[in-house]
Amino acid sequence: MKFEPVTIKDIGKALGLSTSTVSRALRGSYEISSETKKLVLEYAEKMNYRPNPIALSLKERRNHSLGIIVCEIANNFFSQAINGIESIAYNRGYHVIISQSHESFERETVIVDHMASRSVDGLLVSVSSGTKEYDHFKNLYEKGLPIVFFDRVTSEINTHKVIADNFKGAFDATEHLITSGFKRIAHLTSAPYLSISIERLEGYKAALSKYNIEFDEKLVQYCHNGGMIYEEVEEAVKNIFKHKAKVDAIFTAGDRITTTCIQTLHKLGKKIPEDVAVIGFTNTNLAELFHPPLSVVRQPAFEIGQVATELLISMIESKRPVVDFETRVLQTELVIRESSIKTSTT
Amino acid sequence: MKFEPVTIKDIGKALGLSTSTVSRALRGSYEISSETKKLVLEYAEKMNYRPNPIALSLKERRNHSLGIIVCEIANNFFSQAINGIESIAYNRGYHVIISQSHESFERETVIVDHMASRSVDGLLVSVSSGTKEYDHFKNLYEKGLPIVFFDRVTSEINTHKVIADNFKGAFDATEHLITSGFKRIAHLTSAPYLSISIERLEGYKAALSKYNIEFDEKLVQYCHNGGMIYEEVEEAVKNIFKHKAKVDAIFTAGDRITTTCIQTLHKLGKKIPEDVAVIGFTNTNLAELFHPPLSVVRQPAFEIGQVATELLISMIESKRPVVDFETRVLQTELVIRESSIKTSTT
DNA sequence: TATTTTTACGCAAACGTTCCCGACATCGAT
DNA sequence: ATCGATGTCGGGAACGTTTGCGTAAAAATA
Repeated sequence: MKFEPVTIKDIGKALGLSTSTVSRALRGSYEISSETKKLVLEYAEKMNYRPNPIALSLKERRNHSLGIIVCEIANNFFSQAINGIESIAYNRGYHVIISQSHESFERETVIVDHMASRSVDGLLVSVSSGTKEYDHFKNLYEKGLPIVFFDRVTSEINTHKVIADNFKGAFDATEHLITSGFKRIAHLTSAPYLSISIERLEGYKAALSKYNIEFDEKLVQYCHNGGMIYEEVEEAVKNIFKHKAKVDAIFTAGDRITTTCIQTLHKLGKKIPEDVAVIGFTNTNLAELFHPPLSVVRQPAFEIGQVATELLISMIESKRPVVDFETRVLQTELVIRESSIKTSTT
Repeated sequence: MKFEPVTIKDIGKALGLSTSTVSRALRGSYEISSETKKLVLEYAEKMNYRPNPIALSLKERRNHSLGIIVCEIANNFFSQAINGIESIAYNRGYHVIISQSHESFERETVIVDHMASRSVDGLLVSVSSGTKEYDHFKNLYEKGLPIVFFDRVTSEINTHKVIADNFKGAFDATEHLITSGFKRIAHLTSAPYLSISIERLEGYKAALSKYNIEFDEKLVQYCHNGGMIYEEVEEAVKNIFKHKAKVDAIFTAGDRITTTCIQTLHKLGKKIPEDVAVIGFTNTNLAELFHPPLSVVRQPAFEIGQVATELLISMIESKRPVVDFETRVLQTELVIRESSIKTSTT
């Protein structure tokens, strides 16, 4: 009991017409008489004919589908970005295919290969934290597969990129901590070679420098799995407190890292902000429900997804090869809540 | 500059062999000499040959891909369930395609059609809150497309289903509120015709009944969009407090509904649990960070995804039509925290 | 009426693959 | 030397669609 949709051939047979005539009638070609067209159209409607997209893909070598590769969807930033992507793709006639790399380089390469061979028309990518080289993207990109990077990007491939202003977001957060009176500010971030980590670290450093606070390498802790694994975050947090200088604030860079850091602090019995203040990059909409309400750097995730998709579709639909690439930088939003406010009693 | 992968035909031409021979050599057919096989295999490896999955789909009418339809991925339950689905699908050789209905019936029908015509081998579905009739599924299902429902299921289609024990989960939560001393317990739930809503409402009623508390229709509020829209939840919460009898606890049924309800309570200035206690279905792992820490009914989302996928793949790979269908019911977990504990001062 | 143009349609190739069937060598057995 | 068996391989159809080209009949023109 196989699933057998009606084909153009079936229609032709039923109506005593050739497949080419039916095909042309369906697309309203001028060289088909109006009676025949009407006949075909009505019969097709009646039989609920749907063109087989697979056959079309085979023939036209395109799909009207976009591949999305992110580390994980259980991440507020990415699920919001995906909604932005869908909102554009959907009414431009594109379908999206989502895959998760789970921060694994191997998995990412498999996914990329799979998507390419399934003829997605283009790729929207935020690279995994395990990715240190980009040949799997480069090969396909050079063969003509359009790719737009967002969030976690790479300078190794010259294409459109869409990111938040990570430098400024980090700068603002750190400056806020400093002007609130915190002195020893640790920085908890993702894998060190990721673009977001580098940019946010620079913003953090710049803010310290502006206020003549010496940068201390040991106050920076990296989560090489992007915060996916609880243990790595817990260890990083513990490392921060091992430091002889008493840390009084933490700036976290990353959705999962921020929330997991707070979980760890709870577990360690650290009071926020009395023992340690926290502000971090996260797009959770539950931050105000936390105890205490969490100060955050919020990224315009939805918009980032939208812009990236528009750029990708423009690449796909461009007749001539695109040579002028841009990197769009969208602004972050600093939301101050209690977790980063110095308590008056101290 | 189109993206042109190497085909079996290219190999044949380069090696002076027919496509059939190359095809057979690649699959290691016994009727090809070992030298030819070696020749072909080595050349294919060198040229990085990858079979074109689209051509295979066209020919074999299958894909090795599973379609997932959920209302939204920015929902802890579903993102966890998807991870469960992927964990099984991935090492059974299936690829997954995720689409969001955004709780819209129209969108759901479009997605279903699209997935079916793209020849997914089967569907994993949690229906949208806007879905009141199931013809779009039924048509395909009767034509032989395997479908497994999870979470939000329907009795109208006789197939495998995987759900949490919603009745018991709701019963336990409600009973817990009662035995903690709460008297007027409201119930905030999703669209009324959804299976999850019905089952959870029954559990709620049963617990009330066990303790001889009269069921009051007006204490039940429905969010017809499943809690996706902030305003509908806010209105529902306000309605609860309009009731003359003073509500002292709320049992919420649904991930988004629970979190949004708490946001609304904050906004309304209601203290939890002093003014109103809260316990709800949600799979967020941030519940303990809330103020106060939130009591929850947690569903085994990951496992539900796994089981549903195993059942679906068994249907797909079954030689004979499957006639024996089962509904797997997995147990929920009650996690008591402060949001549902009566304060001693009261 | 003879010729050209138009109208309306069919044939067949192509996209990449698999697989049924047939073809041809080689070889051992008769 | 002939025969059947065996081992290797190619031809071609099929999956569903589009499209260039060819062509018959009908209409328009001379």
